[in-house]
Amino acid sequence: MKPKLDWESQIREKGLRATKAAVLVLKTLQQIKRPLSHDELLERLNQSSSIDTVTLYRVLDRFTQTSLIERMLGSDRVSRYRYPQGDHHEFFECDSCHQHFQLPRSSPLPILLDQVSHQLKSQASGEFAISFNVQGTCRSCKIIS
Amino acid sequence: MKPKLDWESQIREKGLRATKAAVLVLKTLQQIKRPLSHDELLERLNQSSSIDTVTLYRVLDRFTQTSLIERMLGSDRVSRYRYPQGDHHEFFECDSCHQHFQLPRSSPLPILLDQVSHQLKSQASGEFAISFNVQGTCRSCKIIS
DNA sequence: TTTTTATTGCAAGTAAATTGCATTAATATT
DNA sequence: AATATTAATGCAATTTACTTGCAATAAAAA
Repeated sequence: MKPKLDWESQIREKGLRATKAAVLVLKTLQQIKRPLSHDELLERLNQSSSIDTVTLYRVLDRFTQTSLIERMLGSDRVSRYRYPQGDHHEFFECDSCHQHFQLPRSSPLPILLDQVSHQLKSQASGEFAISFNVQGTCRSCKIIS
Repeated sequence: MKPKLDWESQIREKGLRATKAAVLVLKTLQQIKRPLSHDELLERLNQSSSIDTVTLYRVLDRFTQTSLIERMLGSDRVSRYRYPQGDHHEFFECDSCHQHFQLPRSSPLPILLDQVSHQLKSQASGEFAISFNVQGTCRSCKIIS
């Protein structure tokens, strides 16, 4: 069992520089289970530190390129990022507010999706990635409408 | 068995007006199995007729709102539209050129995905939609790189 | 410390899609 | 068939998420 690396080392392991911005982004994303958009992240970061919009875009880009974080595109054409915590997870996107929610691993959906994912990978030829989009209306949006 | 309606009637059935642009868009999409982006569609349309960019955006919007056509967002943040022909289909998106290809219904993926889709809908509570994204590199892009 | 080179921050630029509004043309009404 | 109603068009202008160029800065290597 490899001991879990601190943020700086995780970044450097990917051949990147452990700058103030980079460390802060990783630290923040690790604390949150829900995928955050560039803007949500920026707002959160600028409460303590001050980091440029473009810099954030570039940090997120480098992190996704090196698979330090995961990117998911919402149906609002906005990218959201999350630090992959532990096991494979599926998300639910609200059609109205476009927030992404982690589906509890115990619910039927992730379990089934997991199974398929495995089956597919063994049966199909060639390299490819499969992801699942589950969409609907979240509780708070349902109340409003 | 309802007889298949002509384009004009299909449009009017949804409470929309069967304008020149609307008919042309529907006619074109029905001929093509591959989802087309706004730009691809515009180019194709402007070979014969001449239709405004904004008008096309609005026609596509109305058609998706009324479920006359289906919208899918590529990882390039570009929407693509298709007329749903017959049975449920899954698509493959090329990471490089972002073209969408219909996965043959006989291949293992659509069959499995279909099964899951059914299982999920019966097991889960609430209303939601599930779609699958299969990504990879298409043949022609693989050759180039 | 000094050198090298990735990263930053600002301004400016893209590209897909949207909005406002006066005009036009489908459809409904008479 | 003529008129009234209202959805749809087309042009210009705007929005928005994201990208690029480039000089300045700060990590990491020497």
